Amino acid sequence: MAGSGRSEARTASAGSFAPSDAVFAPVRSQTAFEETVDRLGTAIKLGLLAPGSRLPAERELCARLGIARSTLRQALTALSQSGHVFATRGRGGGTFVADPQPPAVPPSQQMLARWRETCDQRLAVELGAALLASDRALPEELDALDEIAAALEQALEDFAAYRQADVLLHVGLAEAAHSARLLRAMTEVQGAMTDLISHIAHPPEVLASSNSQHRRLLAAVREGDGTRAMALMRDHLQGTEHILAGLLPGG
Amino acid sequence: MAGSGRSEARTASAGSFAPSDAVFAPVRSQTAFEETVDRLGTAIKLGLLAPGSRLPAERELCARLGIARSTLRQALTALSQSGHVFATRGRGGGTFVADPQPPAVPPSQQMLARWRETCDQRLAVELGAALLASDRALPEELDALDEIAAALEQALEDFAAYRQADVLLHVGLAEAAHSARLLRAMTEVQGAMTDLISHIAHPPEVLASSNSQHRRLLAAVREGDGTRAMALMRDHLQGTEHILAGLLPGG
DNA sequence: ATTGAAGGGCGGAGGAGCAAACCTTTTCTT
DNA sequence: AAGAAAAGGTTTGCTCCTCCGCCCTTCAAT
Repeated sequence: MAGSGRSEARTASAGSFAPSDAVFAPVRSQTAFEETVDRLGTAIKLGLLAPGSRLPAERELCARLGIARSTLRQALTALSQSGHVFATRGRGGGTFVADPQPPAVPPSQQMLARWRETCDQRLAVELGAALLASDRALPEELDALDEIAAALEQALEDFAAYRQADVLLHVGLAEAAHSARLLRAMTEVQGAMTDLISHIAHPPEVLASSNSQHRRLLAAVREGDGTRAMALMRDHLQGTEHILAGLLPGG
Repeated sequence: MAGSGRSEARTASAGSFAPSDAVFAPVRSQTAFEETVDRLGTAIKLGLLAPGSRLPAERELCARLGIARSTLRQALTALSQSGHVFATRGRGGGTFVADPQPPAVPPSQQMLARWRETCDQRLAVELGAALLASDRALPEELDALDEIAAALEQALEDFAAYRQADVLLHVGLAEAAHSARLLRAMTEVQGAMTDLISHIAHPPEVLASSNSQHRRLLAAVREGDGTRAMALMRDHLQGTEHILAGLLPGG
C-alpha cells in the first residue's frame, strides 16, 4: 500500500495511532429491500417466527416496518422464492412461514473468512446481555428461560432442534436484559452464528456439556451474580470458538 | 400496548415469547450521504481526526469509502457548512479539519430519551474490548495506552481535553482488541456518549477517580487478566451511568 | 349472493446515487 | 516564464430504489 514513507508532518499529539483505516472503511448502506429480507429471513431461520405461523397482513406489516408495501412485497417475493414463506390469497389467507423449512445453504466464503469477527461480536453482545440480565431479569422471564433449558436437554440427538432452542435461550437472555438494541444485536449475531455452525457435526457429549453451562449460567443470573454470569458465559462461548478454530482457516 | 389479549392460536413451542416486536421494528436504512456525514463527523468530534489535519483527496476518499464522488461532496459540503472542515483549492490544497472546532450542539430529545440504551450498548462493547484486549494486546499498544493515561492525568481541569484523551484511550483499547467491528462499534458509541455528556459539568475529583480506574484497568489488561479487566470496566462505566441517572429522566 | 379481508399487479413521481466528463485554482517542475 | 500536475468545484444525464395510489383477484364468512 502506501508507496513511500510520506510522513504526514503533524499528526495527533498523543501517540502514533492510525485509526483512519477504520474511519475511512467502506460505508455499506443496505437498501430497505435487503434489510427487510435479512430481518425476516433471519427471524425465520432462527425459529423466532415458528414454521406454520402467520405473518401480519402486508398492509399492516409494511406500516410496522416503516416501508412501502411494494418494497415489502419485493422482500416477501424473495423469501417466497427461496422457500422460506408461502402466501395464500383470499379472506383468511396471508403469508405463512413454510413448514418444512428449506435446507440451510452453506456459508459464503466471506462469512467463513470473517468468522473470528463474528465470534468477537457475539462475545461482546453475550457478555452485555449476561450482565444486564443479572441485574434486570424478572422472575417470569427466568422461569421461561429455565423451561427452554429443560427443552434443550431433550434435544441432544437432533442438532437442528438443539440449535433452535439454544437460539431461543440466548435471545431470551437478551430480552431479559431489557435493552432493545442488545436484543437486535443478539438476533443478528445469532443469525450469523447459525450460518457458521449449522453445517458442523456436534457430538451429543459436547451438547451435554454445553447444557450444564446453560444451567449454571441461568443460576448465576437468577442470583443476580453478574460477575459469575459473565465468567460462565465466557467459558460457554469459548467452546464454540475452539470448535471453529479447529475447522476453519485463520485460527 | 397490544389491545386485547388476542391469542395467536399456535405459537412457538417453548414458551410464550413475543420477540415479534423486535423482529417487526422499523427498518431505517441510512443513506450513503447520511452515513458518511456521521462517520466523518463523529471521527472529527471525537478527535480521531485531529484539528488541522488533512483528509485524503476527494478522488481517493470516495474510492476508499466506496461511494461516488458527488455523494462524498454532499457530505463534505454539509460538514463544511457546520464548520467541521474547510477546503482550499489548487495543488497542495485539500480538505482540512477545522482548527477551532465549532461548539458542540446540545443533544436532541431523542438522544436524551434513549440514553440508557446507549449506556447498555457501551457496556457490551467495552466489556468485549476489555476482555479481548487482555488476550490480544501487543506490548507497544499497551505502552501507547499508558501514555494516553498519563496525558489524562494532566487534563483534570479542562473537560474538553479530558474527554478527548478519554475517547482515545477507549478507542485504543478497542484497537488493541484487534476486532474491526468492535472498533467501529466503539467509535459509534463513544460518539453518542460524547453527545450525551459533553454538556455536563465534571468536577476534577470525579475525573481523578476515573483516572485511577483507568490505571488499574490497563494494569489488568497488561497482565492478561480479562476477568479483572471486565470487573474494573464495569465499575468504571457505572460512574457515568450514575451521573446521567441523576440528571436525566427515565432513571 | 354479498361483503370484506387478504394477496397480486400495475404505472408514474421523486429522489439518491453513480459515472464521466469539464472548469478553475494553485503550486511545483522544468 | 511555460507547462504539467494536483487539488477542489461544476454540470449533465442516467439508473435504480422507493413511495404512493389505485385497481384486480381470490375466497371465507355472513
